[in-house]
Amino acid sequence: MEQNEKSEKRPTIKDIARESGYSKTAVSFAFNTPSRISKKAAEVILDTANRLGYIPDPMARNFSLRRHLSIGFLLPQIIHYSMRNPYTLQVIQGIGSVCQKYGYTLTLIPPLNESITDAVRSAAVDGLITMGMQVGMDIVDVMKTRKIPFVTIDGTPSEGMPSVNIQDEQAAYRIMKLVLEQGHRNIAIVSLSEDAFASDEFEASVPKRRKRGYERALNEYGLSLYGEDSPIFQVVSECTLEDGKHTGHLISKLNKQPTAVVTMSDIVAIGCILYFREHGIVVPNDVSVVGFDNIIEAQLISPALTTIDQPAGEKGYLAAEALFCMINGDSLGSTHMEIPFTIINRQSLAGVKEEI
Amino acid sequence: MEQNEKSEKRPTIKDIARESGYSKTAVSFAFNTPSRISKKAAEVILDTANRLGYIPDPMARNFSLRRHLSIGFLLPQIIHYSMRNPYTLQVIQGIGSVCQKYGYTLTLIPPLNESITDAVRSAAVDGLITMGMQVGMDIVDVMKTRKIPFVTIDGTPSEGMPSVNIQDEQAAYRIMKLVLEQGHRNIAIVSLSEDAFASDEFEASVPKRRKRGYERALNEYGLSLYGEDSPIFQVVSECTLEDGKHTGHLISKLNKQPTAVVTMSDIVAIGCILYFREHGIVVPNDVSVVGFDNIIEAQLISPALTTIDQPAGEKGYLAAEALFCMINGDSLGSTHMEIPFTIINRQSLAGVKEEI
DNA sequence: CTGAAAGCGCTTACAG
DNA sequence: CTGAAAGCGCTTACAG
Repeated sequence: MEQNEKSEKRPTIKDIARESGYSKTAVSFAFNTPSRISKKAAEVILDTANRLGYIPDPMARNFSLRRHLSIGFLLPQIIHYSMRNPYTLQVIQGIGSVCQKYGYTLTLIPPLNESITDAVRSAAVDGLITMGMQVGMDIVDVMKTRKIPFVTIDGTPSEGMPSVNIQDEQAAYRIMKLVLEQGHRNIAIVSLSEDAFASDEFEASVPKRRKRGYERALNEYGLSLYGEDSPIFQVVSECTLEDGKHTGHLISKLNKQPTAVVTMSDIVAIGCILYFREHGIVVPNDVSVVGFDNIIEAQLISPALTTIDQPAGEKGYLAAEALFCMINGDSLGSTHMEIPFTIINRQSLAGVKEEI
Repeated sequence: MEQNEKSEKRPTIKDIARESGYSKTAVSFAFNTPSRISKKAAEVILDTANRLGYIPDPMARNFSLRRHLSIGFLLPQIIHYSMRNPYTLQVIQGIGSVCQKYGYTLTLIPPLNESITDAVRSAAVDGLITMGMQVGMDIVDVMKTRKIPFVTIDGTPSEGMPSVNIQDEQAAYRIMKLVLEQGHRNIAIVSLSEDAFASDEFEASVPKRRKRGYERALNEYGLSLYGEDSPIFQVVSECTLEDGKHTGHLISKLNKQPTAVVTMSDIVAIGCILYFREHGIVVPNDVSVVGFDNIIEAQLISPALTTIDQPAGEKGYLAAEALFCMINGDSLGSTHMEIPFTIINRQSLAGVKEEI
């Protein structure tokens, strides 16, 4: 691999053709379908290619072949947070295994580099996996007019938008019911903030579906989510450990202390627990805390977290498999996939203590 | 955005030109440098584009512009492991912040889809960040003949290969010395396995540099790494929690129990500690354990881990900044960056007990 | 088995 | 301000 001749520029297929005495067609065949040329031709061509340090330009190749061998994952948070969010990380693991299986790379598309819509417009990928999408969002429009295959995780199932979900409403209902059964009536609900690209006009986001589940359970116990006299305190937290701690702080300063904190995310729940621990508030004796997701850390923290197990890795896996089906033109078995969740009963939730 | 006409195929610049009555040049300008055409032209063109659902093809654009707006990160382990490796994750965080700053995406390139060399050959990125590279590896050759900018983290600094490192030999020396000062003489050294693309012929890999540091400290105490009578037990572990546990198991079965376990990775050290804890072996009373990296978990586990702090996020950050310099044709300040490390003294290392 | 030529969908000097 | 045309580096019917 001598760097003779034009040492600055990469040699092209044309150079190899000239140098080897064969045509560009032959050179291309040598690299892609050697069976279509003579053994000798292939040998000579590969040899000169080697000698001149020729490697087919991936960009030109992709352009000509109309594919990238990469799928994109639209991060729900900036990279820094995403890489610290065990749930997201698990989703990526699932997606990643499928990518490896198909020999694809995984392009991480961070939100908020200028406009996330622009990023989606110009993403050089064969398909996209997104989180929390809903029909009507700008991004969804862009993906549709680009005619690029995509599937969304934790989005709102709708026509023409394959999705992977658990039954969020039902899961939230079940865990709130569990809390109520333990006698809790003063409850703090910690919602998740909407994704970067969502907005309030979207009625069926995951946080909203979960809140509806909470509400249904509360109503069964004659409690209301809203109103002056509601014993339910509501607050929103970013999905980070830091904001979870901050939320713990906030709750601890409440006039009327809740006996249970119901969160939409383990990472936030753990943040609360850490704050409480640092300030002498004992979980679950002083206050119960429940989470959502069942990340690995949920069983490591003490007290171990009562939570909803949702198989994040499997979500990623299923979404990616579906995406590859679409990319390869195969028909999907089902476009709206639903994975079962499980309630995980551990130690962070206890019965409320009798007053007096 | 009616989907009239050829509803199957995406419209191209040609369609918009025809439909709007302007030239392809004008259409291109409308999207890229609207200042070069009249206001009216821009308006009409953008309008028709919108009406026909036209979005410039990113692939064609990239090909024409000769850039991707994405940099690649060659994962040192398969995605599944990488997403569970706090050190790698921190490196990605650092890289990611820089990507966002420049409006680039981050392409994760997993090893072992067929051949990793092929992946590097065909990666559609503007630059690459790699880990553990050494001159002489196939991958390095490929990157060089592709003339694609790259920088390597934890590799072997050499001419023409920008790198980011800590002083691994010195760090290993220091922590081993600390162990020896505590009176330990029966020591188990847990090395890291070489990266997927490395091989034994490479003499200056990170594991080897660290081992040399250990050796230097041991020699000062009259101990030898090798030989029948050496009190030093050596074993290799994958950089995963599971294999760390397995290594703990292995060590616990040793004929002559070491009083200290010196590992090259916190994740492995923590694996050992977890195994020991589950089997009634008390750290550091029964055996001391030290790590390397100072991942966040190192301070959460009990006993907290004595380890080497190396700023992984900063490694990623510096590597990415250097890469963007190269991509933009700016000259690098220095090609071999070295970041300081720190010894973190916590509770997992204690003095050896007198054996009477 | 081999090669001339069209095509992939953009960008951008260049001339008007 | 506008457009015809060349070019980016490949792939692939198609004809021989």
